[in-house]
Amino acid sequence: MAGTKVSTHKVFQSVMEIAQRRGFFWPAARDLYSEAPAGFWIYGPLGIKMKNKIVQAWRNWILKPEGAYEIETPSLLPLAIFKASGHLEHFFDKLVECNQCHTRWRADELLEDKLNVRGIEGASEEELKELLIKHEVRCPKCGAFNWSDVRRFNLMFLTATGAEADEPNMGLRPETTQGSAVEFRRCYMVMRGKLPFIMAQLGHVFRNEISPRRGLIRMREFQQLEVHIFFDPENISPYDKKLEPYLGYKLRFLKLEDADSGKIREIPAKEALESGYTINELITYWLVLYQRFFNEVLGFPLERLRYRELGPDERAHYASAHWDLEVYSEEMGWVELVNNAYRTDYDLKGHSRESGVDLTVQTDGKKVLPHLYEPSIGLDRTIFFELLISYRKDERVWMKLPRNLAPYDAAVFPLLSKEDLIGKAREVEALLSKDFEVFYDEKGSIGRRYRRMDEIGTPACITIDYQTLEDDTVTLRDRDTMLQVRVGIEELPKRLKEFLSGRRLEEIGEPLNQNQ
RNA sequence: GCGGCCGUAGUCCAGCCUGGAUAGGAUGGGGGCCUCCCGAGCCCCAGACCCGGGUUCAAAUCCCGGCGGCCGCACCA
Repeated sequence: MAGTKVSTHKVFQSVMEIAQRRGFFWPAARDLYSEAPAGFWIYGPLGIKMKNKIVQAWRNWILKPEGAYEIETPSLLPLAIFKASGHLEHFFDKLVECNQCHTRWRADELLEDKLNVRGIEGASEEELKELLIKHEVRCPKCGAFNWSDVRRFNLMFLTATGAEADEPNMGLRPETTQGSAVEFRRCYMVMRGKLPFIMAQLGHVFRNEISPRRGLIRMREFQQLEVHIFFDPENISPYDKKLEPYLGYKLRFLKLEDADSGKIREIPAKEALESGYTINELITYWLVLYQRFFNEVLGFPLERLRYRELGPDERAHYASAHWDLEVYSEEMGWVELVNNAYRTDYDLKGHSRESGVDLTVQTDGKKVLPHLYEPSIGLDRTIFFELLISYRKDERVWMKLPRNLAPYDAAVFPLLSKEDLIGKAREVEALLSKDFEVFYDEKGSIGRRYRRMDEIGTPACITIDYQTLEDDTVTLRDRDTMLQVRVGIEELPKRLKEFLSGRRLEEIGEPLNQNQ
């Protein structure tokens, strides 16, 4: 990609360093308690501003136009929900490791294959080990008969409500989806919904990762931006119409068959749909929408984006089709930022079975158990990748963040720390603060203040100089080019807004030619 | 979780091997002086041996454990 070549590891390190030094995010509680476990991060003042802007973009660009109903559900839910969702079964593997080749196996599956029976999963860890030895089960891979102890692999955080509960009866959700599935019926009713019916959640989720690593990429508590589209698979209208303008739009796929070569195919939506690859118009439309969102709104270049198709072995237990929207960086390779799963009626069916409540809805004069398509954004990873992709190092260190996503919209500086300039600068700050995120500073040399703003990606710097005192104009500096134009104070809010929404500096005024 | 390497101010590094007095530098940070536009200069200030145990008269230094980081394997619904 463009920009100075920096060794790959360095960029990751530099971004992490800036993030912690300038206040985007850092490891939670570590400063005071060195034993604080990994995988938990706090967002500092800058990180929160950036996060809020990304969430706002998602609400404005996806939820509102698509008519999604955003809700908020608890993080802690009764285990019955996770029984219905299949998470209990898939989160509590009892694993045994071959001491020779270090391959791990599910102990119950080894025994079921060997003994050709079902229903061993209820056995304890000790019983499983004994059974493995008693029946001389060998490692299917290397043939060794040398097992580790059977260990429980518990990927959900469990706890108990009520003073007297001694067995866990609740768990921290590993995805927000179950909240939407459980509340679907009432939400549909109170909103007088019809299919397709779209719900959305921003929420924290929890996974007890074995080894959290790589900063915000693998966390134990993280945030998802999820959209839950409930629909009748027999009738996906109005998505046939909605997709029409985008039939020529090229989706970027890494198909299962190209997994080895890594060859990305640019497939027009029409072709993806008609070949049956993207199943129906609804799913195709949402694949287009999210690729566009990441490209056009979050600013990831198309060549850095791809939908990687997951094979049957890789897919979640609930998914019949599954693409990861991945983003590429030189440092991290391809990393999944959005999980796009066609969950069919798996979730509603499970909850209907577990609760005994009929979750079918009336549509087109028939009863339908809706299917679910779910694009789920990993918010923390997205924030991290914005920084990673934006990082630049030339004579400056700076962040080429999309202008609308930078923590601060603009900085206001008096050129020198003189009373008359400071007074005027404070006026300008007050004028802009109503509509923008503004940073004010009067300390140190002007160059140093500019560079600090460059480092956190602030797109515009506004400087009050002696000419301001004469004619009420200020300079507006473009982060990317370091060029400046003079703008009258009374039209500054309007001009700044134009600039932030993408207008080039040259279209706002004649660039001054005062820096080299 | 396994193996390898590693852990000193916010950051980067020296000191560790060969134990010894006030742990040194750069950068960053705060304050001030100066300064009419890009990390300038000068002065002042604050700031660290990951945690716990052991050996020793004495531990940043040697040993053990924990926690954390990087790389690889595994895991990643």
